[in-house]
Amino acid sequence: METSSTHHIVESLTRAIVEHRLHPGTKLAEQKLADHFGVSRTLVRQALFQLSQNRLIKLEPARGAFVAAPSVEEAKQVFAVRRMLEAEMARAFARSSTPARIKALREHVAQEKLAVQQQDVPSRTELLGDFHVRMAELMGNQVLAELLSELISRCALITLMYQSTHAAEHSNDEHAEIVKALAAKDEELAVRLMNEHLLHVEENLTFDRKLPASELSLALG
Amino acid sequence: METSSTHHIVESLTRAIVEHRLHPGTKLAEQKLADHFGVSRTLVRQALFQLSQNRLIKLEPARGAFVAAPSVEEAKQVFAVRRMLEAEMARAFARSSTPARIKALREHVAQEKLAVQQQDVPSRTELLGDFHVRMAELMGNQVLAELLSELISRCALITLMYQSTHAAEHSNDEHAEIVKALAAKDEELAVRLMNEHLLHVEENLTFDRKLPASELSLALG
DNA sequence: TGGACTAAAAGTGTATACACTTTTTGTTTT
DNA sequence: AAAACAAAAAGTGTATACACTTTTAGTCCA
Repeated sequence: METSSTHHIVESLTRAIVEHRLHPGTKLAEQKLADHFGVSRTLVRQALFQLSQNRLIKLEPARGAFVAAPSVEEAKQVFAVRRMLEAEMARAFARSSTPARIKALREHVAQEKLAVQQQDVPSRTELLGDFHVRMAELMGNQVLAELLSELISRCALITLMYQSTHAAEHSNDEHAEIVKALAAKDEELAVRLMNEHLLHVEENLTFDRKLPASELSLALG
Repeated sequence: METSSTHHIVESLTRAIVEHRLHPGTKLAEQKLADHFGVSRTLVRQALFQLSQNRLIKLEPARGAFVAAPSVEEAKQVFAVRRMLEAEMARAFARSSTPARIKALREHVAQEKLAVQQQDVPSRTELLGDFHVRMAELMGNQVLAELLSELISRCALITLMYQSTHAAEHSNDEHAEIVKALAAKDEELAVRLMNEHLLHVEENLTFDRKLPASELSLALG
């Protein structure tokens, strides 16, 4: 089971949604997707189902698939969960931090900085999110890493919709500060900075902007 | 999309796996399941795919679906995540606890006690797990509740495999202690008790017992 | 007896067919 | 011109067909 064709469709649609080429509310018709990817509806349906589990699209009975538009309320709950998880993750990381791990994080933050400076929006967003996943991976907890990855992509829709260049710079700076605290093994500071960081990110998405539905063929190229 | 037939299959198989009528490693052949539920393979495949996302079964390419056998390592990672989440949840709950919420938890713990006393293993396991989900729900965070529910069922395979009556009693007692701390709004105590509770549960699953594969038709009745 | 090879059986992966539902479009009526 | 209705078109939900892979069973040979 789980052929690579469906995986390819999932990846392609995920990118399109997260990079905002497909706007919330856009209808994803099975046959159109099937034609575009050159497969049957069967594989498209598998992919759509998987995307619905990731909360990137919403399936409505007999009506089809639509790009998800998570509510502000839902986003707040996701951020509350992230704060719970990541505050503790920061604490555990500070306790068990090694030079190698700190080095890995520093390099990641440097990459972020480059993407921010070059205004490379897709890379920037991916890297800013991956900072958190990277921390989990470095601690050797794959379950945590996968969970965070899911939570982050789940709100990519919202954060991306609202994230300005300025906010991105801010996030990058805060990541650097967090790494400093981790390197100094200052547990309490790391926890506090992580909490504040996530609150700042969350603050950037309290207003409600509306976007028109997008054209499938244009979005997928 | 997402018909109720597939949902029924998912529920039925989930119960069978979590209640240990279907042992880890058992092959779940699509046509046999289709015959049993009186539907086509199409719906069975949807259900199997969903179960694989919940980590209750494992899909192997061209070989089919098998009841999952999570490793001890994976279980430890899941418990680490649960401790992170639930310690903070306990703290937040203690801060915002109201008489109504405490009452709801007390009633839940009483139900647990009954199931433990009557040695009703399926109910007991479900209720002991639901205590944690209930806390999340009472705090109004649906995202957290769903996430915890997923994490808990994900390890139900393991905990159930190893959970003795004595361990169940112990869990029930600890739940009662946690509720006391929450009622007293003793944040630090609640956090500490929750942490210790999860460590105790985790301690019960470090050894490796092997079970034979089970017969599909017998297990589903 | 036991191991290697082979043919048959069983099973999975994908495409297609068709029934049924929703949406669209065109017509009629007020 | 707008609302209501009807027919057609498009789309989803499920079953089935068929190619290809894995497993099983049987046969032959050492």
